[in-house]
Amino acid sequence: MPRAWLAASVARMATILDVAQDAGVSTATVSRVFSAPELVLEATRKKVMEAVNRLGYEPNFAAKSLRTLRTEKILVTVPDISNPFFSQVIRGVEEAALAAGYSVLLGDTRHEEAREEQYAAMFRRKEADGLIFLGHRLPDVLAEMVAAKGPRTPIVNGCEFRPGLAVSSAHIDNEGAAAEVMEHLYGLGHTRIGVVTGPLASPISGDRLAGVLAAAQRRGQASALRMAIGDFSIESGVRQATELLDQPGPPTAIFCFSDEMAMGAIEAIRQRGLDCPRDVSLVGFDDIRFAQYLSPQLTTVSQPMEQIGHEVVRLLLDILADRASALQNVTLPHRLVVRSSTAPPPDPS
Amino acid sequence: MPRAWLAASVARMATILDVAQDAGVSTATVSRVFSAPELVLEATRKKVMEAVNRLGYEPNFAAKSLRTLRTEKILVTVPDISNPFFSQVIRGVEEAALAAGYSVLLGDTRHEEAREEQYAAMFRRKEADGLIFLGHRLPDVLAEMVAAKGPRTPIVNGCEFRPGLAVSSAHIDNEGAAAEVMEHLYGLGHTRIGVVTGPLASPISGDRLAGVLAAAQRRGQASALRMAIGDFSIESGVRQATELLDQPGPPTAIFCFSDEMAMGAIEAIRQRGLDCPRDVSLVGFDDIRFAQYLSPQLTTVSQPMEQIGHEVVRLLLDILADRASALQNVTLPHRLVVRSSTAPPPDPS
DNA sequence: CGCGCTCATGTAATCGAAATCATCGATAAC
DNA sequence: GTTATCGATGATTTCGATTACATGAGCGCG
Repeated sequence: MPRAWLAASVARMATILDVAQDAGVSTATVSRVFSAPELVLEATRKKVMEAVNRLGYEPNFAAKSLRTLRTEKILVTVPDISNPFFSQVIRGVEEAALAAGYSVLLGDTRHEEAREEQYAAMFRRKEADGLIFLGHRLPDVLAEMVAAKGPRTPIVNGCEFRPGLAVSSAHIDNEGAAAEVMEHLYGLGHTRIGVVTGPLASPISGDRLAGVLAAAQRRGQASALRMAIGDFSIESGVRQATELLDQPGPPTAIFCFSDEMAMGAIEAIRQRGLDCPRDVSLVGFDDIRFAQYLSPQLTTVSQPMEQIGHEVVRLLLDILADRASALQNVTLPHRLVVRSSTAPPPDPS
Repeated sequence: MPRAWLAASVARMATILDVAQDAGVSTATVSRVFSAPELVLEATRKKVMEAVNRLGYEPNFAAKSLRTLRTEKILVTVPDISNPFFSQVIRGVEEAALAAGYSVLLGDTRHEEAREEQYAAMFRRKEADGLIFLGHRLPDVLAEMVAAKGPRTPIVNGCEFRPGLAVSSAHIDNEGAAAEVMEHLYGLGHTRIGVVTGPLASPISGDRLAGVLAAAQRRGQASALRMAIGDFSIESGVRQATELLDQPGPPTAIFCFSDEMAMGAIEAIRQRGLDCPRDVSLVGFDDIRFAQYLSPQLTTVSQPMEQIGHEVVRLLLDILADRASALQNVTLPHRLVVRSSTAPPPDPS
């Protein structure tokens, strides 16, 4: 027996035909045992299952997929998988997908358009039944697809809601949450407040900024705001917070649009020899798992990350199952979690 | 024109036959344009590409996969995607995979065997060409597969090396690293050292524990060790560190087998009204991105997480390309990063 | 001038399962 | 008692690409 053949025979998986012959039925019956067992006699079903176990048969996925035009996969693209916020959302996605019999194809776009395009092509090639994108950009080819097929296109967004993109989405009320943060700070007596935003291209930043401005205007404090533009990373938090602190008449409170930037801000405050919250109050955003273990424990806006993941999968499944005729933009509840990084400003300055 | 038909016609993607007819060639030629362009005349290639663009053709993935028996996908299972250590490794995996034309199927097993089995079945169903598992368990069906096919089985492990599992792997020298940590602490003058391990079922814990014990014995301090078994989570860090601190003759230094548990230990130390590092020194493991931004900045063992991801993909690609006849267990370099969470013990007790 | 060779391309089998349609025995309806 | 009906199963086509093999034109060389 030639070696190659031996190797091949070891590697070769039993096919539906093998099972059919072993069980003395047709391939159609074997297929039915899996996809519509109620159509087949109990005795036959048992006979088939015995053959299946005997041969260790597993249906070949590609063949099934070719015939049904379904992959049972969801492609999830995310700007940065190593960001705990996103990895938590993905956890929710993965869980909901698995429960519905889908598996997750992960795409880390690293904020790069080229990678986004790559994954868009994958989706067009039908390597996944649906696409969930957690970033804010939708590649052109997909935008065209959405324009052509309308709300039944199996593409949904998580976290970033932009009205222009005609896709369903799940997210929190970013504007409202940001306004609450400002109210909290104003309530403590702060007036000189610094804000470290994310990239302004992202609706998440835009919405939160709108909330900040609205709250400031209501208080007549808009002119006392200080802005700095970060990119959600720890390092940018250090950088932008330092810049704010070094201005004349520095802020007594800093609001960062992510917990990671807030971690950076803690470091910046420390480097300047200041104390948080005594000299400078600090608020983050997201409530990642680590926020409550920082020193000081971080006041932040809690987002229901896993729930966003679940919801976004639900929206997608609705589209795939041909329920859901109109767009749905689901707003999930957030919560301002006050911990020990916020306090009244040092003294009436 | 019935609506259903209209919808279908919109959704229908061009097939290779459509392209062939549009370009006036055979399907074989179209296929060659993609998979072996050097075999086709430049003029023909252009003609075909025009048709491709005109029709917006993308090769159907399932059909290709059925014929070639390859999926160009790598299944990666991970015990907990929201753990920054793993998400960083995955980042490396994703990057290396994408560069090699593979995409990543993500499986978050949540430390549950049932989910591991589910993903094992996926792999057997040939939904991926290879499997990378970052946990320490390999489901039985896959162990059998490894036993049958030997080192050419496209399964590799990341982080957890267990000699019994006959699969290639990439990891650091956990034993050596743990010994270095102990040397560092002994060098500072500590003798009463507490250790918070991970689950003992994991080789990672076993190896590190071996390093701890070896170093302690060399110093003749084995009997002064205090052990507590955690599960790598923040919460278990709080719990186990608290337990250690509450013992009579509490440790002056605690070594946690993960940075997350060290974060928990910081909290425990704080709750007991102690100061780190003045009263208790603390060492973590992994050097996740946040370690250097904690207060105090965490002394820890830096693991090359993305590099582990790259390496593990390389090992897998070697197997898939039929290079690699023997098992490879790659040890990557680690580094003890001394920051401000370690200091000499309070006073000669 | 014809043989063989190369190069470009076409023809058709193939991958493995799903789904449509056909079959056939048994049962119910009239 | 004949005919719809139904339930279980088999035969066959189909999904869309890849690829081994076939074909045929063009060319060099003796």
